[in-house]
Amino acid sequence: MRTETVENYLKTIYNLSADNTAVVANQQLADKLAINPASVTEALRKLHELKYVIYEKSYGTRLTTAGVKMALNIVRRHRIWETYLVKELGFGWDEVHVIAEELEHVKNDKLINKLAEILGNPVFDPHGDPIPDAKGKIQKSNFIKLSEAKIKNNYKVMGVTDHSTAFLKYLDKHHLIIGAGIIVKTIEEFDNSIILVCQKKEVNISPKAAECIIVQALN
Amino acid sequence: MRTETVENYLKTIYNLSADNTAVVANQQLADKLAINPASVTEALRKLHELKYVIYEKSYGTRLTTAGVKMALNIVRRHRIWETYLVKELGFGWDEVHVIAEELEHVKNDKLINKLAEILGNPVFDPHGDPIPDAKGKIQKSNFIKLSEAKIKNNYKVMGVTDHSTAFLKYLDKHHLIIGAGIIVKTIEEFDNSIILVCQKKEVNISPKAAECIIVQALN
DNA sequence: ATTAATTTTTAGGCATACCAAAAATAATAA
DNA sequence: TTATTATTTTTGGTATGCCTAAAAATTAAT
Repeated sequence: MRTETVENYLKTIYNLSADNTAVVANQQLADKLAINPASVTEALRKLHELKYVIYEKSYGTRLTTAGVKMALNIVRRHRIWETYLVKELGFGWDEVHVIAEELEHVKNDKLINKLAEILGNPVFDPHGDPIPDAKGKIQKSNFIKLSEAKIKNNYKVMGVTDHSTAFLKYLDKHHLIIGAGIIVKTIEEFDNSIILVCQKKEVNISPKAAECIIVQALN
Repeated sequence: MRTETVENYLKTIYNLSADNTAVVANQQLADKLAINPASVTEALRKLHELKYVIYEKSYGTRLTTAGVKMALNIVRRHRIWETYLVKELGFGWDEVHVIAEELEHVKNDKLINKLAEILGNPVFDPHGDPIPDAKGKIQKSNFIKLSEAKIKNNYKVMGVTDHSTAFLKYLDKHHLIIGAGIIVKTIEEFDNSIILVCQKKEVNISPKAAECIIVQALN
């Protein structure tokens, strides 16, 4: 298998399994990779032979230790590049994902470590996702989704789980950038939309959007 | 055809044809790309169909206008990255070629132009090769190979045509870095090796090495 | 517990990008 | 000019990574 193919599968499995705590279904992979389910079955069998995943027919897939290691490496490369593009090269947080998707496949540890060093070995990328260190160690956090937030509580925006340009631009518009403080005012009973205050302005967040915003409780 | 394949063929044809002044033979391509000649024939027929090259059976290949345009773009990406790696990230000139070989395929003009801007839009890369500008315009120069240099004349090292780590390290050892001034002392009659003075030290250069060093006449 | 819907797998195909070996063509030397 | 050598092309294969359509297995609904 081509390394780029392997890397894309492992990275996607890692992301879909929520840090390898859950098993991933073929369908999920097919959707994320925009690939036919039949092709996914085929690829997983090969990845199983290569000892990167444990793939059980009609049940699901999870990464082996070797698979996690490789996945963390790709995730690191992706997130270091995203951070570098934003912090050092002046790109917006909504445009770096696509570029990092290509840069992440450039295989040279010295390069990534050099970039990380210049950035001061950051632990979170511009979307609030944790960056594994050179050994694959990842920062644990007690963040929750905005959709799980409680009324009248204070939170700080820590990240997003959707990296699409459209969503990030939408957040920018409402000043919901990383680090922004927010207060949950009310949660609508009939549709679960969240009314919050950010930068002294009231914002109405749909349940779908609230699922994609990661926050940390304050106080 | 995969874009990466196309890019590698066009770039190599460009480099081998000395700025598209000469026709390139299949064998040359096969050697440079480390690919079977049969595969080269096949690829060239496709590139011809795609209008990137004019390929005449059993004669040779040259780039079309579209082919040159694409080749210059790849060459630009490669050389900008090499310069950035050396100037901004602290890599040695002997280790950047391999990395740039991968980075050159990341397709994002804004990124390359941003890097170029940071570097002050350089016109030559760390090996002395000219960097095409965003429009494909390339700096003309009157440089010659060291092998064509005349006795007792002064020259300045401007570049190399061999990018192998081994060769570049060899040059470093003799202080033959870009910008270094040299005086050709003698040219051995029987084997054409060149004895020159660089940094007040005498150095003996083999004809093969002299073929790979680009110099500019001074005075 | 059946039926219905969904997911997964199998089977058969296709394009890409390579290869080795043989045949055709061109270049070089005797 | 002919013979020898080198290069190029043809022919017939292979592995990869995708696809569609249909079958099989699993899951959900009645």
